[in-house]
Amino acid sequence: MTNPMTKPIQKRALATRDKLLTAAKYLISKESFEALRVEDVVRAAGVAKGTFFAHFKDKDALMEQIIGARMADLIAETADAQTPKDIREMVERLLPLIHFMTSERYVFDVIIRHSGAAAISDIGPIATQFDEQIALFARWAREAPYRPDIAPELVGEGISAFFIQAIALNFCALNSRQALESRLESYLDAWLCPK
Amino acid sequence: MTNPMTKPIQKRALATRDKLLTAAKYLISKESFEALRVEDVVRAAGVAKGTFFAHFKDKDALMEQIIGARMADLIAETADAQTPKDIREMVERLLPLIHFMTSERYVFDVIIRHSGAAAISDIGPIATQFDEQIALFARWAREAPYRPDIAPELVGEGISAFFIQAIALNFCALNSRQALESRLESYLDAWLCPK
DNA sequence: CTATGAAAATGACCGTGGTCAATTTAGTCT
DNA sequence: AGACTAAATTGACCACGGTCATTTTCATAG
Repeated sequence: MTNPMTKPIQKRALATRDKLLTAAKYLISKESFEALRVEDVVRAAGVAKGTFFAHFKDKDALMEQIIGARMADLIAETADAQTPKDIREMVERLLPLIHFMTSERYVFDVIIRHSGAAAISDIGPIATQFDEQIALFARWAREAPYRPDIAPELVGEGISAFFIQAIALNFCALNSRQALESRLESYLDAWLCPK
Repeated sequence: MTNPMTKPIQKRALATRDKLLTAAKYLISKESFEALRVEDVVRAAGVAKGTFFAHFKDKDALMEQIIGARMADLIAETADAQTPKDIREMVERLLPLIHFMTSERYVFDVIIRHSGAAAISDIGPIATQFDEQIALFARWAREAPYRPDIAPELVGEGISAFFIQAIALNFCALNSRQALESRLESYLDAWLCPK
């Protein structure tokens, strides 16, 4: 063995895991997150059902990987863009992320369920992305600067809280996308620019 | 028929519904919300499985009724008490509600999932309780008064958002109850008393 | 009282997530 | 190469939420 400290994982296993992820992503793109069935995934991947659960604790864990990865992309893009110069622009920056998080009720539920890490030893990709998100918001707050009276980290947590709240209320049928944006804008205005 | 506008619901049906609710509450008190099984409920209630689903759209709908009712009690108690005179006292008032909402991960998930009404025509008990909660917070804000620069309703929505955020982060293993309270306190301080 | 139609209740059945003892395969030692 | 061990895979099986055609019960009319 080249490295005695490495726990032995055969490349066959990595390939299988990859087949499962690829099959799942394909099926999701064809249908939706909500409609994904484990049996369909294993059939498309050409493996037995038990194999799925040898690679993912449960269906939710697969979802967390895929949704977390997509959030990571969106947040990275958002972070690459210039720091928003006002609140309207800040909301604009968040639109891609909002679009994904509201694309399906199911997606939002999975995200919320994993937003607080389940256990310290087991911080999943979605919880990680929330940390990233808060850090990004904190950076925005530091550069503007909004709310110099409190720590940028705290400002970031507040933005995150209002971000979630705005999206959650959006799933009420009478609230449209437009309502979401303007609501988020007034939340952030009240949070970031108290008179 | 005494009242031609009343859709006929036999009292037998109301009794059955009551048996189901009573059985469910009993089983929950013996075990937990998470451990509740529909089959156990119908066995305890002495009815067939199909009957359950004639009375509740799905298991979630039953949970919403029971959890919503308990929230209503807690919020009513909270509303009866005097308006908190500072933020520390405000957090103190919220402790019973926090205690229930953090009693089980499953309970919090159900609450979040129903906090934004699913459809305007179908506002469930939990969504109703959130409205009540926000209205109560708005009353507190109006009486103090906190944040005279913005509408009390908006202040209430903010308190609600931070309330949720504090609880969600609490499910991270390294954050204890004490951490929850002090975190909520600093959130509310930053929200209600900007310098 | 009996007939009738609608409300309520029934339970066999199904879909889907998840388990696990048994089997196959990959890497290693002699 | 053959033997040996542990990782990886398999698929029959189970648990549990949810469905629906059929049956039972109730209320009312004649």
